[in-house]
Amino acid sequence: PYATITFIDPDGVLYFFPRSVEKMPPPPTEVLPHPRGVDVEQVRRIISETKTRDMVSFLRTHFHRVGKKTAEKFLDEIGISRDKDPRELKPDEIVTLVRKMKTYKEFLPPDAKCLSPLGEELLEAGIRKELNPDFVKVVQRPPSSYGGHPFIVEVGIAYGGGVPRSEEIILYRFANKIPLLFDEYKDVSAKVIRSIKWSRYRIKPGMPIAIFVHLVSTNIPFKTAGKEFIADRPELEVEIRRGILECARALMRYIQRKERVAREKQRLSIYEKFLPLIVRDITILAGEEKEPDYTVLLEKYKMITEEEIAGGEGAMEEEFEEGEVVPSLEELEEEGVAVEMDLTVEGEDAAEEVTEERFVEGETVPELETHLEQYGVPEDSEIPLTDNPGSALEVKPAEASHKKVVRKKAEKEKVKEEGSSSSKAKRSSSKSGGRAKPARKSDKKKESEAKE
DNA sequence: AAGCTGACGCTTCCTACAAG
DNA sequence: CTTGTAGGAAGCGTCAGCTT
Repeated sequence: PYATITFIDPDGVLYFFPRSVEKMPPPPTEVLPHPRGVDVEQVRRIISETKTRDMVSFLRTHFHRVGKKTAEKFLDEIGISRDKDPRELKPDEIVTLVRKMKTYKEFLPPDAKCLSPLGEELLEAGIRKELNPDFVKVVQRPPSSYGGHPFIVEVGIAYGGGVPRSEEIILYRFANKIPLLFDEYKDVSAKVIRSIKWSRYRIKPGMPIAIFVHLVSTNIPFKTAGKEFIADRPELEVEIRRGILECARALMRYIQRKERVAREKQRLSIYEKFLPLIVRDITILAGEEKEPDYTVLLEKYKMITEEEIAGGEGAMEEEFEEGEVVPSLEELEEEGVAVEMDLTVEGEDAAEEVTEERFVEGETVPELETHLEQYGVPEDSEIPLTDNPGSALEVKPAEASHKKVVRKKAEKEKVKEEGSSSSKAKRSSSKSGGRAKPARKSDKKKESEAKE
């Protein structure tokens, strides 16, 4: 996004990509090599050039994140004298030194300031410019490292708008700001995406979703000389996974909000249709002569709904919470009109409760239908009566409660599966057999140990 | 003159804890 | 079970002054 690119192809067609931001990503700074990331040849070269005369200062001055303490500890462990002149190391000693450097656990991880990530702002600008989606969430993971090479993973997710629809989630990969074009399905990112249980994030196949994965590192572990796909190093995999899941959580909130807005709209149209009729009936039943003025209420509700819609389309970050939206209904109830109207049911659980009750009594449904007929609504009309028409009207009375139980069970199992699969991913080689039980046991063990 | 040492500031790690 | 956060501790990087 920070570069202007002009390109004329062999047919003379001009491609012009103007820059969309003025801010440049921070330039990388030069750093020493990390002890875990050097090879024998490199160490030999450093020794030939070094001016240090003992091993401790040799390690300190030529390697990244090695200080006095670490150097001394390391030398003691591998059995090389602290005072040894590095120039006197024999070839086989250099080889063992390098080997131990790679395996020694207590080197601090490399600093990531030598990397130049795009940054969340620029990545988002780039995505918006190219796809113009409805929703973008960008995450920059904190720096991490593998084998002495620092890396930063940046992930973006785009939804709707100009994102093309496809059965598969569209994946864009970048390595040190260079797009990778081929062998997409062999890449770690593709592997991670396949392993994620998207249904848990309310994402179904066919939704217009694009995922951007940008890996920034001093050494990108390409699997082949073609430099087209990134090898699945576990450290990378974990970071990419976390990034994508973080984006997915944000996208889920966005989708939930959109669904809720749609529900509110639908609900409003129902109010507009039936409120006058209900008020008329209630007036007659109460023996009053004058109908109360319900238009004020309706306007109020309309306003709240519109606010909701505006908020949903515009700046929709995580600044909204469950329940924040619904007080409108409580207000309605307080004013004594909306009370006990089935249409005011909130959320899925509540919808089920009410539905169940209704069916237990066994009479409400036909009654409702006669009501509709009375007001000139045909029996097979498609007007949805609750925000969840499937569960409310199509379920037969006898099955209503049963269905509820089944659903909850299914949900539980979903959660279980998700949990076990993620732990599998982390340990990579755990048994698939024993599920929650062993874990619980060890918890209890821990508890008892703590008590002791 | 070159390399070593020590002080200070800053970053990172570790641990406990809370929330989802 | 995972992730994020806060507070304290440890260790690195840098620079100036000292030693060989």
